[in-house]
Amino acid sequence: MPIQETEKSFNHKEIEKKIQDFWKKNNIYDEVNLLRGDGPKYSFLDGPPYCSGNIHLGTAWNKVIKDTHLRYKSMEGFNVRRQAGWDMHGLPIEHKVEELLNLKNKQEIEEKIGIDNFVNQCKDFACKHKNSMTEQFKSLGVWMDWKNPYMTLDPQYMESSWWTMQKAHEKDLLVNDLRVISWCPHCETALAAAEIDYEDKEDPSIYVKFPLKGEFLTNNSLKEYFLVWTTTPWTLPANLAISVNPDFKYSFVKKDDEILILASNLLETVLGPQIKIHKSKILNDNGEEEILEEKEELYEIVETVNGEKLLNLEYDYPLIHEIPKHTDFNQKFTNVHKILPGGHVELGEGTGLVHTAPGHGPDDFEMGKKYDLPIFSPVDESGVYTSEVGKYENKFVKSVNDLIIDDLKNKDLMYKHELINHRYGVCWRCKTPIIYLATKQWFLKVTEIKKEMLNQVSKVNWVPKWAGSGRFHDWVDNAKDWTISRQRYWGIPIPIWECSNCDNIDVIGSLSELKEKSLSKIDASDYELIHRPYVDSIEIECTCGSKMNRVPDVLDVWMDSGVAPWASLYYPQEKESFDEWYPYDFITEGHDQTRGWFYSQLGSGVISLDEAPYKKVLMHGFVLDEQGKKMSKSLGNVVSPEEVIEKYGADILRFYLLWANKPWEDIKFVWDELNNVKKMFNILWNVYVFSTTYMSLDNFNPDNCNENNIVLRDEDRWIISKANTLLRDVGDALNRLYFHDATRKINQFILEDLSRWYVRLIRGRTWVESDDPDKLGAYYSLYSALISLINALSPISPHITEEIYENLVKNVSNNFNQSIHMNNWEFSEEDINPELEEKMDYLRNIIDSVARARDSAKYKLRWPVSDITIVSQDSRILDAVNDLEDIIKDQSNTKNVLTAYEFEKLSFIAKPNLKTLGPRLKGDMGLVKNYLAKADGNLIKNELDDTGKFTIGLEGKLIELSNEDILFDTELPDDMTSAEFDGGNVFVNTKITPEILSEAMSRELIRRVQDMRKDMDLDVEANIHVIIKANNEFTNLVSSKEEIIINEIRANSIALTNEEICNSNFNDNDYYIKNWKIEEYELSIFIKR
RNA sequence: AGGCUAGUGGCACAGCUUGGUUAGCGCGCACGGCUGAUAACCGUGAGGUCCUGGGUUCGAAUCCCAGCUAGCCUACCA
Repeated sequence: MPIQETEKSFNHKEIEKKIQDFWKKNNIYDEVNLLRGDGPKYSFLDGPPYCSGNIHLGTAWNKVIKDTHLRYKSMEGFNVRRQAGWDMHGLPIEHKVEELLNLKNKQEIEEKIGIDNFVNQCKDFACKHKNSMTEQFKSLGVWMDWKNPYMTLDPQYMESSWWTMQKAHEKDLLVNDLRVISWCPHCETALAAAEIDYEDKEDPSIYVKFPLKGEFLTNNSLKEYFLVWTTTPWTLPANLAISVNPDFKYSFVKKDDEILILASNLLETVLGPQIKIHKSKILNDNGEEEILEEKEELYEIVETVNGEKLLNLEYDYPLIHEIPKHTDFNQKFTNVHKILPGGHVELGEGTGLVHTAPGHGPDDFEMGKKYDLPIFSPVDESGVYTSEVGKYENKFVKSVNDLIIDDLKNKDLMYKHELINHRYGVCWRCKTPIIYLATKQWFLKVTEIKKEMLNQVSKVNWVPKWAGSGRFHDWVDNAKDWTISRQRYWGIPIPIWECSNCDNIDVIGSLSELKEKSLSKIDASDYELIHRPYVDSIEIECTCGSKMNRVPDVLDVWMDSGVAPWASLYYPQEKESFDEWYPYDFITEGHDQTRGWFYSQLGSGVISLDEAPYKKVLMHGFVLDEQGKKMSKSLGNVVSPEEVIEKYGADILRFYLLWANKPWEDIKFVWDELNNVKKMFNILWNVYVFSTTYMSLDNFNPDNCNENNIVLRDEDRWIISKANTLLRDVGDALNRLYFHDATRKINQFILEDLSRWYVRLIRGRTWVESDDPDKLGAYYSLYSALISLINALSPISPHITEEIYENLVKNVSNNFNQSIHMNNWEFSEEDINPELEEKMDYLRNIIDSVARARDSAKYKLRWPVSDITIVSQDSRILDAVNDLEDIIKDQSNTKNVLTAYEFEKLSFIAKPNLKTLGPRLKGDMGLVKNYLAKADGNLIKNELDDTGKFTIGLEGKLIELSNEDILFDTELPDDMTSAEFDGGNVFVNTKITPEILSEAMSRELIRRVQDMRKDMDLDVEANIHVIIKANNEFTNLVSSKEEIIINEIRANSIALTNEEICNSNFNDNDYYIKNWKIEEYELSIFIKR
């Protein structure tokens, strides 16, 4: 089958559907993998998207990057592992299900519908979304192993995470510890740092007076108070001390008959200016107005001491009557209700005296441990006060803020009560403000392996470099121990069994181990067994003889995905594929994953296998809206991938995402820019249509081309060189992950090299009938350039390239792959000719400037000129002109091309330089001026160039002029126009000779006939009969060119006449008739098929 | 508050590593041209405090410091 003529416009919807059906029907993805099965391995690990709903542009970009790189790698010959992954456990899904089932809290989950049911609902939810998201990714043309993805709810996968926990235990990196951690009172679970979002939020900001017990100042009898600032009044019931920085200065300030103690540096911030100036106008003795200033001292600094002096002072706990427990504390612990030294105290905000509640803040907790304060955290899992806080019992902590504020006001212990707007941590999913509680949790001791983690970070190849050396390094460097236990249901159960009798724990590493150790017979499936609630019921025996029960927690979901490197390969249950694919050559995710997946894999990797599981990481950016703001539902600026695919198609979206910016920077999503990309695709399609139009007409088959039947011109060798350079450069860019370089080079090639230049150069040759070797040379080169182009573009935009491949290759060649994506990434180093490419660059500049010159003289390109002269001092440019003279002749429509280092026909006009001569010559100035105006500038210039001076004899005086004294204007001869280009000038001879006029008129005529052919909607190859009616002058001008005209307009016959047409065979209705005016000539053209 | 990254005509980007003529390209805008790829193309023009302020240098969009804005990340704002 020959090459087929193509649809005139690019219909992305139709093509993409057709191609995706083709892939599906013929299992092309599997075929490609089969083809590369013996190739060298390239292992890639997909960062698992969370199955909570729809994909967005960010996830689309993520997958497009992966797909493009991996398609390239496959074409390079690699056997690529590209299993898709899904993150399916965790709180976000629990929340969605809670919402769906209208459940308010954990109690309702456990009692209303039961854990069993709840977990099943979560599973259904996750699977449903996994499926719909898979379809969305497929619609982008993303090729991954969608049939066998890794899923974090898969029992075999989960076993691998148990194995990692066991490894951690073996290395003594697993601890159960009482610590203050961030807690979500809605989800009733611990949260890791990675699960906290920050939002602006309004909170109370109160300054509380803590009465000093006894007195510090001896010289007065006023009551003294420590002034303490807090934004969380609800933590005051757990206040056990006040921290000060011993190095700071603290002042005792007298105000309103009491003494306040606070940091000296913060006096003005907290208390306001010390002095108020009252101004009043009075009349003085002279009757003039005068301003009288009176100073009022608003407070008085009575004493200033070092913080050290305050240490160990005691205060009366303000809520002692409300909370009796504090009396106990005060009696049992020496440091309770005292001033203690704390390095964490700063002067940025507050008063320099810090409320310290060891149960409600990590720093406070450290203080508590250091000074032997009780870790008092009288709040339960749902954020409700326990009975330990007397009056406030059974109330949700945040709701007590106002009550406490009132109580303090009633005791006159509130100095100031305001509101503050600040960033506050909230639960990443339910957005409930977090609270800090002291609880026992399980931790991985990351701080102990941090050094090795940093060592591993430095071994990884990061793109860009700073992602690893800066951002990720800093994050790991600051890492705290990782809280991995969650008091939830839908997740990987923590495989730790605790003895009810002794302290012993057992960490189970696999299902078989559990089955072996279980005291009861297990009849559940692996899936059931490894999930809650079934696994909760399994008891095993302790070495002490007692029963061990599982810790009821589940694992942090970040641990789920963190073990993906080996869990997706079911290691250590299965070892073979692990040996084949681990560690991974490449991963890529957005920069938010610094704290997420990059980190969780590194941590669990060092624990399990003593190394980072990835060798190369691309950290990519985010997709922002047009203004550069984050896309969010609340701002209403979210653009969905479906919307873009609907309007522009997946290929254009893919190209755009890889084109808009560097992959590691953020993309501003601008609709208008998609139009740009669309335009490029239209032009590509146009070139394709142009090619198929002629190639199908001539039944062109590239397989039949050989040295004997085709001739290649310079421009043919040039486009072939360019196309091979393109393949080389794009391949290099895709390999280095510089996708923007690849797309920009392709864009340049399509627009500049192929469409605007090469097609323009060969237009005339395609119009030739018969199997002319010169025409076939153009076809062959155009074909070859197109094939290189679609190969280079295929990893980026896989549909349109497949479509073109179907027609241009599969329809004609005997030797083809079933899909373009099975092709090898091949180019010919031999065909790359940098010298020729450089010469063509010069040529384009020159030809553009000829067009400019003609334009400025209003001399149409359609009219030939007898000669143009290229002037340059650069011999490379002149060589290029001489070598590629024919192209200039053709494109500039000139009979001759001349070259020169200097343009001799240029005449010079000498002018006096008034600046130098004026002062010197004074009155003689006029004489010189007149002389120069009449003189031959060229002679003067020659003289100056030769001798450096020019002497004039005037009225008996000799005046010597030097180079600076004379300025030259240049003047073009008549019938000459010029323009500059980068490296020289062109001079165009516009003199019209009879021969030129004859040609010009012929071409004008041809243009009109072509225009009419198009009006008539004739086929390109259709022949016509033409009659031209014009005056004798015109017919004389064109008659000598009759043969050329006939050929150009595909006429069977042409008749030139100056008379009315009135013979009997003539019928007006047979003809399409149009009247024209060309310059001063009026004519009528008659055309019939 | 700290870290990383970015800031270049109305819009989107290049140039910055290695300082050096007149800061480039595309879109948009204005004007003109072309017309067998034509919903395409070509030419000309207007439009720039290269985020701001300092510094280094003969010379800074480029190097250094400080600040502002945006994105991401982090933080014990008690």
